[in-house]
Amino acid sequence: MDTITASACLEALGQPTRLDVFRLLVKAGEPGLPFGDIQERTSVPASTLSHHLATLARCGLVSQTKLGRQNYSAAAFDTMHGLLAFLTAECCTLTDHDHAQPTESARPLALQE
Amino acid sequence: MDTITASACLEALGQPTRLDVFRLLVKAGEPGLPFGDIQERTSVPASTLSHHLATLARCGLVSQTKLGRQNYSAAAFDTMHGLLAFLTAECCTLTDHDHAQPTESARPLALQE
DNA sequence: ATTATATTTCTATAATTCTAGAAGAGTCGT
DNA sequence: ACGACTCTTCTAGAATTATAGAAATATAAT
Repeated sequence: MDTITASACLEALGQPTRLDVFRLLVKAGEPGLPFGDIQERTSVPASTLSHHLATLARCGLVSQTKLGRQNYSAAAFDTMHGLLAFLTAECCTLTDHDHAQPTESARPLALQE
Repeated sequence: MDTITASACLEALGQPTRLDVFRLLVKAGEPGLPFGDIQERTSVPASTLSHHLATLARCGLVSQTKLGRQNYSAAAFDTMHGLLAFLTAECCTLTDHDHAQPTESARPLALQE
């Protein structure tokens, strides 16, 4: 995942309503939830919710599939995994904290480019 | 990490300039970089940069330490790890009791920049 | 004490985002 | 075809955020 996409994903999730919606979709799993269900559970007005879902879809965190007159939104786990990989690689230097056992050759800090 | 903090962290990182600054601080490691160095490397005007650093500090992603007349900013790795833990737990599992590792499948993690 | 250095706060403007009612578009049942 | 249903787009106002010059604060050096 490139920096621009990662930034867009973070921005998308950095909005409380969208984070809530995304977590709801994560819980729901496949095949996602139709718009009406999401609206019912979040009590967000339709037009507002539609915009938030579009934002989540635009950065690839949510996939949308029309089925009849319903539009199912589902969490895109591959994008989410990509985002986590980006954050782990780019924003999480290996420190001897709880995880990431450093190998013998792992350089500790101060990676200059 | 609670949802409100996570949301604030995501919002903070969801701004391109701040993401750049944070990545710079991650690379720099301890004890961080003084304000002037960050400004020099990012070419962001002082007042603008100061606000962005304050935003990163407010949500706990950056710690700031005054040393003489310099103010060192450093990436707070514990907060970043907390954020990753939150995302993994809340936004990355298919079901509540599923602990599948994302990197296990045949998923190519595009890390090229 | 004065001056230089480092950074923040003040202030203001531009730009973007959030919100939501109203209207529109596509779909299904009858 | 018609009406009921599901959702999106239009539109616009409110709120927030980003930007940056200027002034202010704080520390260090001379």
